[in-house]
Amino acid sequence: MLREPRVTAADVAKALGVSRSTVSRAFSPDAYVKPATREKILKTAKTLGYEPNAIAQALISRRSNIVGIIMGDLHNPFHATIHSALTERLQAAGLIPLTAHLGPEKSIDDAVATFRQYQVGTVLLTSIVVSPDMVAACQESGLRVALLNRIDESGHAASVCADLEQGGALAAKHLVATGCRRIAIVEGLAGSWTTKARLAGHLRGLADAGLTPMAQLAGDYSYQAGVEAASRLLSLYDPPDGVLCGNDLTAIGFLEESRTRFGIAAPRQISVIGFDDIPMAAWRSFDLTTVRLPVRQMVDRVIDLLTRMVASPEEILETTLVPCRLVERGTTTGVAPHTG
Amino acid sequence: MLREPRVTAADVAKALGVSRSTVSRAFSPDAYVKPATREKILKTAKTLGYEPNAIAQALISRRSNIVGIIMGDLHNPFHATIHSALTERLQAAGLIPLTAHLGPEKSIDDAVATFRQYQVGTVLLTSIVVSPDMVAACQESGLRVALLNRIDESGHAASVCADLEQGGALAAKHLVATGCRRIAIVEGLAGSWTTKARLAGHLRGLADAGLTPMAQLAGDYSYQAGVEAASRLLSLYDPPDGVLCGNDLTAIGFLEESRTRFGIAAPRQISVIGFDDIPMAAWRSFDLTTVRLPVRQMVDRVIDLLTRMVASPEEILETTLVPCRLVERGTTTGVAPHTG
DNA sequence: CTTATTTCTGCACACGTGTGCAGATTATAA
DNA sequence: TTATAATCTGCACACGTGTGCAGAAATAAG
Repeated sequence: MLREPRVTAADVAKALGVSRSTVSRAFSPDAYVKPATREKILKTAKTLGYEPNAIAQALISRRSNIVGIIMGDLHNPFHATIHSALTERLQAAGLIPLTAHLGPEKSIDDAVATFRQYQVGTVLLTSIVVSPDMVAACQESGLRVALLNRIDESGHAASVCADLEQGGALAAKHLVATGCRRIAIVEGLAGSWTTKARLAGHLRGLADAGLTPMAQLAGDYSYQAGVEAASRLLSLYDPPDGVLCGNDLTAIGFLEESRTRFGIAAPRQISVIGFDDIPMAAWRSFDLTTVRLPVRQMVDRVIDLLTRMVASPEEILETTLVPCRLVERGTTTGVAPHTG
Repeated sequence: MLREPRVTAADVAKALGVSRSTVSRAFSPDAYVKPATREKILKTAKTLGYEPNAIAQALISRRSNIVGIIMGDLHNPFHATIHSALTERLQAAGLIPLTAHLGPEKSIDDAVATFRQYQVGTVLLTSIVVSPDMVAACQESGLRVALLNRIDESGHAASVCADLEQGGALAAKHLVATGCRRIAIVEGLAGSWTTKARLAGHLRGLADAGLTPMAQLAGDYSYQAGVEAASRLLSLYDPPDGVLCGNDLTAIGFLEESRTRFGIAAPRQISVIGFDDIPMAAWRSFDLTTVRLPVRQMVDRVIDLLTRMVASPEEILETTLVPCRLVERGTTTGVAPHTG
């Protein structure tokens, strides 16, 4: 309640009869301070409730531990999961997230401006379609850029991704292995890297079995896209016997429409595979076979990356791919029994 | 790419032959500066790409436009919606969100320490169970506390909430109006204000019709809680004809279990109402009647509140309630026709 | 003991801004 | 024109920290 004045390094110094610089040095691990002195200082600091003022540190050192996070909307549950895991573990690593949402109105320049004002040096882009312009806009302002589950096709930014191409192939091969031959693809949002990678994987998986998709529909990763895809595909004279969806939301939309409007149920009459493994995929009504992205690992990796980027003065340009795995549930006729 | 040195107020001053103080004053709306001079300064600033350094401002003025956000997990889609809307509109209001997640390990003290280090003066608690201790912990560190969709029962914090009690009553009355008489309640997480308020509303709604619940089950707002509730309630010799659920996730779990394990479908054999109106409630398989929380208004209100709290030196202690409304879908036998 | 070397500490400046104070300028009144 | 008030601007200090530099203290070598 009472807003006591902040305890500063000077207070600690006075209490011990040392200089303020020594106190400051006691808090930077690789500075010359007599071990005994450092210990004494840290102890007194704790007693007095002193902690270095991060704002002053940022001002003098011209950088901060704040990491900018640029993201789109969280309505896709998968993005919510990522965001949740990310900010949680970010804190544990001593980094602080400053989140900027990119809405229809909000351009990236506003976010970049805010970041610069707060001495943010490193920025993470996720849950949005990343254009080369965005990366360029950030970098022109001196921000270091990292991407999560995205790749900058111009190769100017470091990133950590799930191996969506591999995951896509996994899904396609599974459909083929369970006997599907007329396979349709319902794509994600056009133009995004995630869409291209998943699609490439789907196509490769089919090609490996000598197949080509009987249809490729554009989508946008939404529930509605799945509904519309089902509406079109199942009205065909010769409908597909298997569908590869861009993500789980779309797959669920597809399942719903096929069941309620066409009376077609998975997996007896059609097989459906999603992507992401959102919590709803496991709900009884859907029991959706899908490709699980290794969220935990991705987040760990990207935090490691960010930590290094914040600390090191050099540019880091590396891409880490983490493999996906198939989660077999009830919308495909699995050969193997349903384990766990 | 090139990390050009920051443009400072001194640069702008030199370019125009005025003093740095004048430049500073040009950027604070109610300071004495000749209008013509101010205009000239702002124009030159824009040309040179100058913007005040927020870090230096925070250091000197001992406060920042950063608002601390303390939240729990985002796995409940409703929380994701809130978070999304919140941070998006926060930016538009010139406030910057610094998010701290409270995990099982992470105590509130860590978050508070981080906030203090970054001169955060105001903190918003949401999506977590708020205990009086938490509010106290924040306030002892000199943080101002606001709550979103929560109420501090000790009355020490301002808050903006949906009127959950009214919403709960709305739901109960609707069930009664559609003919239900044996009504069960599946509660949310014990101990939280939201649970108490919803429950109070449910009970009042029933009491107004001279009814009492035939059962009250503890829950935790999860899908699984709904599954378990159905499993117990529908095994009874005389099962309920209507169920009031703590939220949509639980309601959906209830629907799933009743349909798949008991072959009982809503609304023919049982009526079910949720709470929150998450996107999944509108999915075909569920088509869930629910109580919609006015997210947009709540967020607008809380941002207005935060803006005032950041600006004003005085303590603000006000509680704003925003009414909920019923969204009638297919899990209750509405009297009125289903109007889109 | 003297000298060279290492380890430690304090001084003083820097980071980029807000703002009280007093002097300078302009407008208004006499 | 002069006196008074109102408006504007510059100086200088403050915010709390990191760090180069040089001197002090401790240690090692001769």
